Amino acid sequence: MGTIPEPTPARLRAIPSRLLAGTAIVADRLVGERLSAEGAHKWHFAVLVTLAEAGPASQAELSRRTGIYRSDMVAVLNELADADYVRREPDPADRRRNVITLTPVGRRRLEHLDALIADAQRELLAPLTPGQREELTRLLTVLVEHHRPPHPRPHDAR
Amino acid sequence: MGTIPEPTPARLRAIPSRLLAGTAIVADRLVGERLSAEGAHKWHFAVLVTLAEAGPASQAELSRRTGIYRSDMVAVLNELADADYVRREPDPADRRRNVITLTPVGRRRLEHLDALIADAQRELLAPLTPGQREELTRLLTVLVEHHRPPHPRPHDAR
DNA sequence: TTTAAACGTTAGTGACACTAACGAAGGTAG
DNA sequence: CTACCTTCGTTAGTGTCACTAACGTTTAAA
Repeated sequence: MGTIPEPTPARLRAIPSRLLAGTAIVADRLVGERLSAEGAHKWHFAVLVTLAEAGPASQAELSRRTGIYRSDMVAVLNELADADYVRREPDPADRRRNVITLTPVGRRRLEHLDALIADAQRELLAPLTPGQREELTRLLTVLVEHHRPPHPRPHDAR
Repeated sequence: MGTIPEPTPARLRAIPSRLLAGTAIVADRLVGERLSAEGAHKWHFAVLVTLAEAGPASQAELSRRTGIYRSDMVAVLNELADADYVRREPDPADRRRNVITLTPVGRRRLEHLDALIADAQRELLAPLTPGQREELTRLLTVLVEHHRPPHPRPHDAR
C-alpha cells in the first residue's frame, strides 16, 4: 500500500503568478522543441515576422519591436544572416545603423517556422474551446498591455 | 517630428506562448520585488504554505508538492531553518529522510508573506474584473493540469 | 543476498532577461 | 565651430531559474 502521489496544496495551486509561470514553461518548451528540431529559435521567428510585417529595419528598431534586447539581437542576426535569411548592410543615410532586410529564402523560412509555431500553440491550447482560447488571449493581452513601461521610455532601447 | 514609437507586429502580439512568457515575467517581477524587500523568496512561501496545509514532510515530499527541485530545496530549507521558520531533523523511522516541521515563528512568517503575495496578485490582475480574474485562473489551471507528466512518473523526484 | 530504488546533497548546465560600457556616428545648443 | 548628449552596434558579464548528473547512505524489492 503506497502513499498517494503527493498533491500540491490548493492554496498554492490557485495563485495566478504561479499558474502563469507554469504555463509559460510548458508553452516555451512546446515551441522550443519544435523549433530546435529544425535548427531554429524563438527569436529567429520574431525577427523574421517583424521584417515581413514592417519591412527593413535597423537592429535597434527590431529590438524594440520584438522585445529582444539589442545585445542579444546581434547573435540572432548573425545566425539569420549566415543562413541567408536576412541581409545586413550599413545604412548610408545613418552610418551608425545597419539595415536588415528579409531575403526570399528568409520569407520561405518564415512560413515554415510560422507553421511550426502555430502547431505548438494548437497543442498548448488543446484542452480549451475556441472561445476560451480567444478569451485567454484577450485577458493576457490586457495584462501585458497594462504592465508596461509607462510610456515610450526616455532612452536606451531594450 | 519624430517617428512613432515602433509597434510590435500584430502577428507577433497575438501568439499565446509569447503572451504567457510576457505576463509570467511581469508577475514574477511583481512578486519578487515585494518578497525580496523583506528578505524572502517565492520558494520560501511555497514551502511554508505546504507545511501549513499538509503538516510535516520530508524534503522529497516538499519537492513534489511545491514543484521545487529537490536539489534546490536544500538551499531553501537552509535559509528557512537558519531563520527558525522551520525545523529540520532526521526521521527516526527512515534514516534517509529529514522531517521538516513548521515552527510558530514560521507560521507568522507565512501569514506575512501571504499578504505580500496576495498584494502582488492584486496589482498583477488590477486591469481585470473579478469575473475575468476567476476565468483566467480557471483557464490557466486547465492548461497546467493538462500538460503534465502523464502519470506519477516512474522515479526520481523533481 | 544481490539489486534496485529513494533520500539528501553538491556541482554544474543552458536558457534567458537584463545591465554596463565601449567606440563610432549623429543631433543639438551655445 | 565646439561641446555635449544621444543613439547605434557590439562585447562582456550578471542573476535567476529550470533542470541534470552523480555521490554516498539507507531502505525496499527480487
